[in-house]
Amino acid sequence: MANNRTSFSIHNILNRGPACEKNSALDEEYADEQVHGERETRVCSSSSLPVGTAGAERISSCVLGLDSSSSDQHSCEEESTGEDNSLERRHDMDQQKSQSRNFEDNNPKSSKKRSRAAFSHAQVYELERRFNLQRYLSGPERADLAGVLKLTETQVKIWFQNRRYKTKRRQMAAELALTPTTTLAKRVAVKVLVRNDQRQYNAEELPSPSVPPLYQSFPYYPYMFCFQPWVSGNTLSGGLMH
DNA sequence: TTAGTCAAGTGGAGCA
DNA sequence: TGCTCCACTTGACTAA
Repeated sequence: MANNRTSFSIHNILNRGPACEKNSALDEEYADEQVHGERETRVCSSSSLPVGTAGAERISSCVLGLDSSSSDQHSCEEESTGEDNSLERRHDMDQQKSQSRNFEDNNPKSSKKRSRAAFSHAQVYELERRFNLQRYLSGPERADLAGVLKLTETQVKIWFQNRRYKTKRRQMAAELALTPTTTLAKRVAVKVLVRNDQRQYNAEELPSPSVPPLYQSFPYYPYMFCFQPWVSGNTLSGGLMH
């Protein structure tokens, strides 16, 4: 499934360095996302991305400017293999949509619809790369990253917030998947039969032995995980540094 | 049409 | 009081 990755390369966006080093941390993260069925075309495949801080400067030198002319981005992206063309077109469309949405963000009068900015592949890549280095950013670090990525500090802050929560949810889901079902506590509604020494039922209301257990009537309870006492918040918080 | 993803919104808590 | 955090929720968007 991880082999399903498209051949989209950040080098098509960047300055197309020859070497394709592997970012294992990001790879793992993206592989995880692919396992969970996320779109592989919206998030750029990181398997061919350069590692290290030099990548950031190269990104900023080419694509990151959402307010820069789109022709600059095209000049970076158009040197691609044939099999990447459709993906590149999609990426172009993403960029154009992103820019139009950002324009709407800056012109709230133009549309009352809530807009959702779609960050570019390069922006996401750099955010992911930074997230793998550190899960929390200080104020100056956030401002610096926002400047490099041509995003607002709030966008960077919210992205890291959402990213931490996403990671935590995945971790919880993974732990839940590893937990044997026999250990799962089952919440069963129980009818009150006696209250204040008063019988609350009629004899004919009592279930017959042939009645199946209640949980069989509710094979799926989506909010059960909310009541797991065995999931420690500390172990899942990803090393909070409050 | 539906389910999944994601940026942004909301609200409560902690901290200086 | 203002900021940032978490833990969701909302609404736009997309792929199947």
